[in-house]
Amino acid sequence: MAPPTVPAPPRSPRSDGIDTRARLLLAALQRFSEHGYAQTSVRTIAETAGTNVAAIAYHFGDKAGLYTATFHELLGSGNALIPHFTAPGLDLEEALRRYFAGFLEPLKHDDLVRQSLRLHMRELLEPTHVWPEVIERECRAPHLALAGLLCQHLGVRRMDAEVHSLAFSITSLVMQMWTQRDVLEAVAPALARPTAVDAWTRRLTGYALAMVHVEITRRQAARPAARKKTGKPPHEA
Amino acid sequence: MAPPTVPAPPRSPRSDGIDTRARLLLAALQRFSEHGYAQTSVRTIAETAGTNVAAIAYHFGDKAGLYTATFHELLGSGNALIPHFTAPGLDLEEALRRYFAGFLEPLKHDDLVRQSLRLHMRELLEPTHVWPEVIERECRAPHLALAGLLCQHLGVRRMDAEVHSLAFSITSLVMQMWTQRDVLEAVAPALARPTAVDAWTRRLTGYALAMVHVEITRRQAARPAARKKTGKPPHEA
DNA sequence: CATTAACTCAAACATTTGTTTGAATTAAGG
DNA sequence: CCTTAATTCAAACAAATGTTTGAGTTAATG
Repeated sequence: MAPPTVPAPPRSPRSDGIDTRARLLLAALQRFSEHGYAQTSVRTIAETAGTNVAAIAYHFGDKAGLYTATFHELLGSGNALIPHFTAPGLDLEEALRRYFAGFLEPLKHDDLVRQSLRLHMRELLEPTHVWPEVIERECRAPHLALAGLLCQHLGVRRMDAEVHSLAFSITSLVMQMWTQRDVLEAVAPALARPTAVDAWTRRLTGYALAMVHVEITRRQAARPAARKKTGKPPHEA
Repeated sequence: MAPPTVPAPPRSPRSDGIDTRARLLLAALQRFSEHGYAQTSVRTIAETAGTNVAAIAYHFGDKAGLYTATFHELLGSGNALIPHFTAPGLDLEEALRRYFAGFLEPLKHDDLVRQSLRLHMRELLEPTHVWPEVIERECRAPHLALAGLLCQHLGVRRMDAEVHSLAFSITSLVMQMWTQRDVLEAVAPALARPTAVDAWTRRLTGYALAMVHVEITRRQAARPAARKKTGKPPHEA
């Protein structure tokens, strides 16, 4: 007995330990992402991992510990994508394309990555104890990065309500693909398949670009002084 | 004892019965909308309603019965809004404005209506046994109505993938306001207040209008024959 | 007033849940 | 080989949950 304070000691006196631990993490990710935290029992996880509940207590302390471990050891952080679409020298269209491509790409793979992001989304809708950290790293940071990018291309310094609204609305185009997948399946099944991801990226980039130009036009109309930006009409890719 | 098959007999031999029933429905709506179906216990509901668990069994049979009753007796159907934005003679901008105004208006009221729609949204993300009906009445029907409207203004007969994508993306602008409210609260609190709803309606209408024009332009480019539609540039309200 | 049915309640029941326990098993170190 | 620590397991425990029970209360009806 005696669950150790540090679950991974330096030496490896036995080889089956890490196997069980890894299998538990994978099983937890699968179950949690599919049914949520509260509706997933530790017995089910242990059964899926081919072990029993005591192993969870041994390796992770309790259910909450297993959940946080799943989040921190298995899931790629969403703000890792930030430098990819905020790279300097990108024009607006290319930046937006990278934005959507980065966030939609996991939809192609029907595996661990997909479950990971699904768990992230779930956290936003059914908050648990890791919610504050998720909000900061997966929501606030990407949102501010996108808003900053928009500010840059809009030629404004302060992030006002309009910029926030625009960034939030662009983000919603990504969110829908993750949260409303079942609805999409019921409404237009062909568009819910992994093969449709690239087409979605193209379309959403066009939509987002048009939304930004709405804001550009609005700002030009509101401040009829000099100030000329790109001004080209919203074209599709 | 003896829970009646029909919970509301024609005559009313006692006056406190319907009170308890109504109070249970309201308490259930509040609890279910806030914490979800699985994470709400019947004891909590009964306590909130000022009665005890047996009253739930008596009036609704079981927890599932209470949930379905909450859905069917308390919640206004989402497809009741359809005729409002599909009224004949509306131009595209006015139709979209009505669409967003209709779906965002409940956000102003911090009461029963708000909880109702929150429960609807929750059903999409954490499905229960009423999911199929919700999908049909609250998702498929409004989506097809919107897609039909778009077809009409795009001048196309068949609902192809592009039209579905467009309708789905416009819907996502509404969805975000319901599902991502906590995120918005953390990122731009001022935009999460009920007083910001009208501004949101204005902005989202502009965004959606621009997205539609992206599709109009794309179709014109794809079919360079005759075909001229509205063609005006996307302006903000 | 007596009867009846509607309605409410506290308590008990059965199941599921997260957690703990103590013995059994395995592999490394001396 | 023996000791020791790491690891796994079946079983038990305690709390919470949905449901049922049977008695008690209230109001309409004859």
